[in-house]
Amino acid sequence: MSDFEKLVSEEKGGSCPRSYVLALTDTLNVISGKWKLPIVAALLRGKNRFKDLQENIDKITPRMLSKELKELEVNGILERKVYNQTPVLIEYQLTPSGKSFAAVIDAMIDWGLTHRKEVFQEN
Amino acid sequence: MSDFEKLVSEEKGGSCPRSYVLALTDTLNVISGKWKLPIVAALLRGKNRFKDLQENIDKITPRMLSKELKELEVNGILERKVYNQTPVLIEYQLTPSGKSFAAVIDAMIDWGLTHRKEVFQEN
DNA sequence: AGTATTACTATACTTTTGTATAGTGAAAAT
DNA sequence: ATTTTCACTATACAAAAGTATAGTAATACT
Repeated sequence: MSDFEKLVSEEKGGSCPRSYVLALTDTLNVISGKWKLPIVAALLRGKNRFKDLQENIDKITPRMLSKELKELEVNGILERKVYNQTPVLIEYQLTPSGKSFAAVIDAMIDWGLTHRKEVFQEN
Repeated sequence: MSDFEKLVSEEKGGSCPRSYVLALTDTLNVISGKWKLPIVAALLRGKNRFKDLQENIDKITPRMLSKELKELEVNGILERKVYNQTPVLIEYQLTPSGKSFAAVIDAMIDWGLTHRKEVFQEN
């Protein structure tokens, strides 16, 4: 149980259903950290190989790319596919869930655009 | 074509909807860190005073609460209102933007719920 | 035989983020 | 007069996250 989960589940009145807390935690696992969103974005652009991703995501080190890909795989956002050709080909592909994450990013962009408009109108 | 599709269709070094990147960054500023979402959630539940927030957000220290409230204020998510009564009353209130952030949280929960369903169907 | 490419891993380090603990000042309550 | 409450701030520290740099193993290329 993560800290965030504990926090919200201990709210007074228990008005927040546990399933919502889990859902929110899952979403935060795709967002949190410096590199996960850029990686998901690159995968949506059809960059599927390690080298490809490394070249397309500015300044990412192989250590971080490897680490984040593993986490995204564990969380069911992508699949690592090994094609036993010579030379061996490894591809990272978004799962259906991974692809549908674009909807969350859309909501984020929409809010951000409206927010900026409101902030600049006020001043 | 969704906002995010436009965002990610950008090639490295090519033209890019800069406003989308800013919008996404603004949104991440409300999400990132351990305490911001719990604080926004508590404010949405009508907890407006420092003490109130501290009691309703499990294990938060006054240092973190103060720090995060300041950041959320700077980012236009909430307003700090000082009522010059005796004793002085200080209230933190979500701005219209802050309130509308609930839409992003909804999108996050929606994705998370669907994601969980898909992950458990697969296994 | 020697170099290049792909897909990483290992180790050490720095930076950022969060925690623990104590203290402040103003006013109100006892 | 002393304690309590509110709304914080200060300092030191620990943990987490991210960076820098080098190295590995398998194969392919020349």
